[in-house]
Amino acid sequence: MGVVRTTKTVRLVTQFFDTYEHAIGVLDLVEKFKEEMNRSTIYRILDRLEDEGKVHSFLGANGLKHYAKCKDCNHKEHVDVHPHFQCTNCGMVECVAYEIKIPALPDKSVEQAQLLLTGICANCKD
Amino acid sequence: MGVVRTTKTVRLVTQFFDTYEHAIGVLDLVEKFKEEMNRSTIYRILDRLEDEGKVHSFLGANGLKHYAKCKDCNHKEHVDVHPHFQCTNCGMVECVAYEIKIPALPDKSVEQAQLLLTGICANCKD
DNA sequence: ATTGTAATTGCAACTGTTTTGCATTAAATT
DNA sequence: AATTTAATGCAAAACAGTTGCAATTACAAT
Repeated sequence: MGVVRTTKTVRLVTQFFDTYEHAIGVLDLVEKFKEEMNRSTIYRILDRLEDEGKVHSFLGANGLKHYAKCKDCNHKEHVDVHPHFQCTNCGMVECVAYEIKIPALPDKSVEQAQLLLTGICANCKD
Repeated sequence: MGVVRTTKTVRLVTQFFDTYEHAIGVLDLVEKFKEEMNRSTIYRILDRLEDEGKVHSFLGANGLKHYAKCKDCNHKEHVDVHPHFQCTNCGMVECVAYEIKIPALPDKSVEQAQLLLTGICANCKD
């Protein structure tokens, strides 16, 4: 598995993230690409893109994995240090440009942090 | 469904939380009470206790629901405004006594926040 | 261009988690 | 003790994600 191949399906998913500004849940991706590729292919491609640091993932309010393209993430720590926002009305999910400072906890070493904010988005407020 | 009944099973779960200081995942609860009650009963009781504001829930690192008794939560906002910590080594999960300040987001109204910290706990560090 | 190879995919079956419908049981009220 | 209906147990279904394997296909070598 040394070489990595740029298949039609990988290209499709990559192109999607290139032009998609929000985050998207796995199931929505499965639905979106159901004509073009198999469920398991989606899951495998997302795993790969995340490994390669092209996208990052986090859990939405329902516990489902969501993906968004990485802007400033590097390979080493493809950790989410920024919060994500999910609209409880329309379901829209997006990355929030805001760095959280992780509280230092006595006797523990904190390595990651996930901050999920939920509420009503700009669109749904009006 | 106006009346609420204090059944044997509800009592068992309630008593458990009364003396349990950490948070616990649903599956561990199912396992723990598998002799005393059915899977679905656990799920239903947890839902109820959460509705009643006796416990609060949040998602662990694996996306599984975790429960802990509420100390300062009131019914109205049984919202997790405090972070949770999960040890990636032993799996232990606990509430962190630390209030996070939710960043104000332009054009959005943030109603809830879930902050999950992961790392190594005191026990596993030594 | 053709061929060889192994990475990638599709499929179907399976695992694990949560929910649901319904008959039965058992709290609480009379 | 009888009545009412909330709560439970059970088995089946729903749902999300994974896996083994045969078929396909990208890509390097010829």
